[in-house]
Amino acid sequence: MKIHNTLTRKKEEFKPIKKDSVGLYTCGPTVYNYAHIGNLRTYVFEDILKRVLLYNGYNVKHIMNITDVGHLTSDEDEGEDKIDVAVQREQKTPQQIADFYTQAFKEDLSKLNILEPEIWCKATEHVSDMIKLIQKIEKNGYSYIGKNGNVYFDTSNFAGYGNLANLDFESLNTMARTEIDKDKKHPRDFVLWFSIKGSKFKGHILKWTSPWGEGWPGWHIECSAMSMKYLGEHFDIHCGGVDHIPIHHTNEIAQSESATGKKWVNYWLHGEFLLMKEGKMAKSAGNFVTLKTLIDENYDPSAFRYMCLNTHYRKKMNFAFEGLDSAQNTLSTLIENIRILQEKQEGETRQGKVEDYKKKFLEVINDDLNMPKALDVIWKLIRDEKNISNQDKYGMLLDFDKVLGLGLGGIEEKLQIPQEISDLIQKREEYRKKKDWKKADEARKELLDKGFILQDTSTGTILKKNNK
RNA sequence: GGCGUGGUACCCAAGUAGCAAGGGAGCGGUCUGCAAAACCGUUAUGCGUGGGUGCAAAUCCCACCCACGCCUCCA
Repeated sequence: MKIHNTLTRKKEEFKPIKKDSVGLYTCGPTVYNYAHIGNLRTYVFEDILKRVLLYNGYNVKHIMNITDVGHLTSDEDEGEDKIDVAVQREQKTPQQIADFYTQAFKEDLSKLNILEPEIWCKATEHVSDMIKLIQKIEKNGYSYIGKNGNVYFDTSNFAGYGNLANLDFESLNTMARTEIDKDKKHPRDFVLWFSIKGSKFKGHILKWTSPWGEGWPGWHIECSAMSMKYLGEHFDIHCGGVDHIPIHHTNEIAQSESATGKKWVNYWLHGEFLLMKEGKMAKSAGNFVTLKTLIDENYDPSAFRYMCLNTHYRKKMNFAFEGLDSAQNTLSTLIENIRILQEKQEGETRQGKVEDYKKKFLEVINDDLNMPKALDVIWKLIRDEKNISNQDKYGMLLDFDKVLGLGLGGIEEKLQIPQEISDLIQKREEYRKKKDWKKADEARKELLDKGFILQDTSTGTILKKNNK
């Protein structure tokens, strides 16, 4: 399979370090608030990557972190810790905040049919690993301590700093909007360990003792420490959002490789942003949409997933409710087709045709996860009247859904039918037999008022929940 | 100011040189007591604008216009 590597800005053939298994690290959430659908788009992309790897037969060891400390709103030791902000806002302990939003995050993933990582790791439970890593960096001469007591990473000492992002430091920061931390030797240096001693932010609740005094770890160090702990000092794939390329991932590489003295990650994959009409999604712009917002508007979370699949992960995706309506309609049609295929197992399959579709599907998903094309393949398959039996179509669609993750298997049993509703359906059937269309239609109308849609199809009468 | 991405039908969106995917919406039809669903047909001589290269351009080159992102924390 081919994937686009940010390191080289090219599509490359994927070659794992070990023959059949893949180490995958994906940057997880900072758990101080709900995830918005822009965040979730990235997790959907990473899920697709993981599913494609699995579909290709690899064992995937997937690690995702939970950032529950040390993530300041600015890197310059003048911002606020996001967890602390939530603590003030909600009058809870840091632990309660982190637990609550971690739970909410996991529920979102589950609703979007995103596979859970093999290992979840919390920053607060790995501070000692981070300290050990900082000590290695220190020993190798890549750090210094500022007057404020913070431990900084010395970027000028690390050859190739910024290669991931193609950064040009001569022209960088000419329009920097933040004040430069005076304790840094160079503006692009970053904090490995925040010391409480010289910090303007003495109120920080979470703190640990360290060789550099009391304090807390910088944000970037957690991903380096935890990924290496679980995947080794050299592993296959690291993912995140594009925004992480110039700062977070650039710094992670510098820290990790200066600690171990060797190459850290082979492939970097980055998911593009979801944009609203007003631009990037941000609370300050008042366009913060969560999965719950969508569910409250009666959208199926899978419709959002379908929408994500319909745009390639390296393209900016425009989110609008009209687009989500479109995805929701598409998904209904898709599910209806699956239902019909399941009930009408007929038709004949011409030799080799199943293999053709499977080959085509594999080819497009292995071409840098081209899911829009994969959807093209499944629609062509559904509408192929001549070559494939319903049974084979059904089987293939469920197989392809291992990658798409739209939950196409097991779609029926969801609906719970109250007694009153089934009585009404029964009554309508009797009217229909007597050809009393007026009363039958009244019954159908009554069902609609109670939130159920009744449809007479060629395979019998079916009941659906009315979502709109 | 620097760097980068993109502009394809009414909407979303593939396609990076060889006849413009797919989905939604609309319109026409088939089926059905009706409705709905489903299915079939249909909707870009055209790919932001203007030049250029080439047998051939949405695709490569140049210029311009527009939108967005990054250079602050960020998916």
